Amino acid sequence: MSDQAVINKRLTGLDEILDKSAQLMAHLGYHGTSMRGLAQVTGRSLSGLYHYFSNKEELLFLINQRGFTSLLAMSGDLLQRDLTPQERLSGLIHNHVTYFIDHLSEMRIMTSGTMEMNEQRSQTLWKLKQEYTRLAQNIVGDYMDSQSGTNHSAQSINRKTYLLYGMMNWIFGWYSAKNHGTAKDIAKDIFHTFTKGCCGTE
Amino acid sequence: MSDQAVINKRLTGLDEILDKSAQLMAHLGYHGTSMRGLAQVTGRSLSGLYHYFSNKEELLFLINQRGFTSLLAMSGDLLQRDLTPQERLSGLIHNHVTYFIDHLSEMRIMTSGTMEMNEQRSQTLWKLKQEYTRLAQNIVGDYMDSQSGTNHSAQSINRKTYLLYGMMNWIFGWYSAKNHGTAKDIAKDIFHTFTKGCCGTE
DNA sequence: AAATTATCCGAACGACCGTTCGTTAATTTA
DNA sequence: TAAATTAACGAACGGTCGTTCGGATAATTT
Repeated sequence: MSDQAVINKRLTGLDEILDKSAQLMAHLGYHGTSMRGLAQVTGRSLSGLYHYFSNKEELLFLINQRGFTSLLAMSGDLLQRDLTPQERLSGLIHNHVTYFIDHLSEMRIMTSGTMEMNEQRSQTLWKLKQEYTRLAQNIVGDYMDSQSGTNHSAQSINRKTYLLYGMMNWIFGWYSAKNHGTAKDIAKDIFHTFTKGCCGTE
Repeated sequence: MSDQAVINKRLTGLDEILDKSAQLMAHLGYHGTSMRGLAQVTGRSLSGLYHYFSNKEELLFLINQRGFTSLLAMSGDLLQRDLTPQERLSGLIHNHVTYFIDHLSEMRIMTSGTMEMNEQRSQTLWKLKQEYTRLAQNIVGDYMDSQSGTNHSAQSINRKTYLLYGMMNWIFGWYSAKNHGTAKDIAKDIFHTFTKGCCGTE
């Protein structure tokens, strides 16, 4: 693939379909999006779509799988690298927020709850989500323990991790690039609020 | 209505329909929920439903309107009452989280983003949401100013308010009464995290 | 007891749904 | 170039969708 194609995000084949489908589905919801609508926005015929996936449910699965895999690829090595707990937490938040803002539609679908699905598919996604959650819980737990010297309970760490998830994943409810700055700005704000509170000092 | 009816939540008519519809819609999504499914879960015939609302879209509107009106009724007087900024913030969080956990299905629908709707209806909901958001922004802003002595920018206050929203509204993604305690516990945790950070001291 | 109103229903309508089928065009491989 | 594989298509299928309509039953008022 040429560099030009990469730069312009002129994706082809399945990747292009997943991207454009995610945009429409983020707007209309999974059930509200018809195969005919997907055919239109992808510039293909209705039946032509079925060359790339076997049915609508698999399309939803592929969007989710691609997204969670990418998220994990960004942050999966944070625990291995030689970083302080604070740098790890900051890195996790930065990676997540950056990916979120660069893939708003996709993330909207990924965070819109569990959809009824083929057993094997939902298990695959469940494992990906769990792997990512465990990573976050480890990073949050290490940070909290390193800050206070004592060990926090698993339940406490999990709850705090969910609160962090909330701050990050609620972005789609309000974010607009024009009014709220770059991903880096948001990530800084979330890191600061999560570690020091809404008006904590540096 | 008898006390017994109130205690048992044995609602009748429209209220019962809105409750049971919200439960099904929270599970399947708006478009994924059929009028026939709603008829079944409400114990009515398909055509009998149309006695209570004129179409499916109005049902969605009524669920949202009832929810946001209730939310506002809980916290609308926090600014008038003689409270400290801290008590106001704590009260807002407690009210929101309590209502959220007591009406998980309804809140799931209310927070699932803007749905295409009749102009007047969407404007009515938009005003309710804005009124509630403004209340939260005022409470958060007053608290922040009172803590640091200085005045924070509107943009900074708004961003922090959205982060607080995120922590509260993400509850449906993980909360279960068995594992995560009462609404009061969650509210305390959110208040503490938002004001002091994830391992801030009292 | 009659009249009026509020609830509720079965049956049907046209529109749209996801999916399949047989076939053709384009591209790659031999 | 010929064969094989990939990509794309129009047309059609059975089913489900939201909604409507005329009429039945129950509740309330007169």
